[in-house]
Amino acid sequence: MATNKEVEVPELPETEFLAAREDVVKRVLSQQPDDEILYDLAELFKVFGDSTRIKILYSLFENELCVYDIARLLNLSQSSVSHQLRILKTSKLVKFRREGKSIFYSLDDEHVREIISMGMEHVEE
Amino acid sequence: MATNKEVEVPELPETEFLAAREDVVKRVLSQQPDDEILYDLAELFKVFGDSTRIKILYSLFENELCVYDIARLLNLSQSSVSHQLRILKTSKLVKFRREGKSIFYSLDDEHVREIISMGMEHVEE
DNA sequence: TTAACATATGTTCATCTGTTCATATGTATA
DNA sequence: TATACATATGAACAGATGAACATATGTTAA
Repeated sequence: MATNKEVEVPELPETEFLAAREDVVKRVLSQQPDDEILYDLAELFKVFGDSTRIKILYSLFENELCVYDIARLLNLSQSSVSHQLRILKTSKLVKFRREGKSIFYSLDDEHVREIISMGMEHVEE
Repeated sequence: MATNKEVEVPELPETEFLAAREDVVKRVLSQQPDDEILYDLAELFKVFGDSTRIKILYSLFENELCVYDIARLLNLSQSSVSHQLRILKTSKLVKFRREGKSIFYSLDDEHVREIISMGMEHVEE
């Protein structure tokens, strides 16, 4: 779906650069994914960039939970949890199933665990 | 450095939960890293959560570049690039070396590439 | 159908964030 | 040392964001 632009690389005159040689300029420009993709990527990380959402994702690391229990476990308001779950849902980071009055959320994707784990490694130094 | 809290898990009465069984509650609480770690983790992802910074990081994926050339390549102002590089520097995502009047930035860490690549996989579906 | 419960949504508000513009700092060269 | 150049920093402002509160929606059971 996402395609890097491999064909039409804008030809900036090399002389305008300070140090970068022509091959480097070309490489960077051709490797750079489309702006739209980069925007989406930033949007994705933005979702991970809130400690409430991180806590929610972590609580779902190895089990599904309903909204009420997430709120209870993490000492958050129901409203706040629900709002954040909506964002996580929109980003396809969590999925859900209904069971009676409750709705159980779980991680949608193995990527979620991988991304968080990778971040953890960096944070833990 | 970062340690999960394995010892003192607050004992919430199970009856207050809706659906989660006691073992699940205990597991979640014992797995959840310290708040401080989770906060740092969110802070890290927040840094990735801006398309300007993502673009800058991508431009440094396979080569070092000086500030002026980054700005030129990405069509950004020098000031903006410099401000963002400072944030990336603070988060230990980029390192730099001086060469005459120019300062060359590069990715600090293999984690950076891995985190971005992982995010890309999710975005690309 | 009504009441109670679980979750979702809309709105408001204080706070945070990124950009721009102006200026400062640091470096090399004439 | 004076000047130009490369980068960094400070201040101000507009736009984004998360929390809280009130309320709506959807589900079950009486």
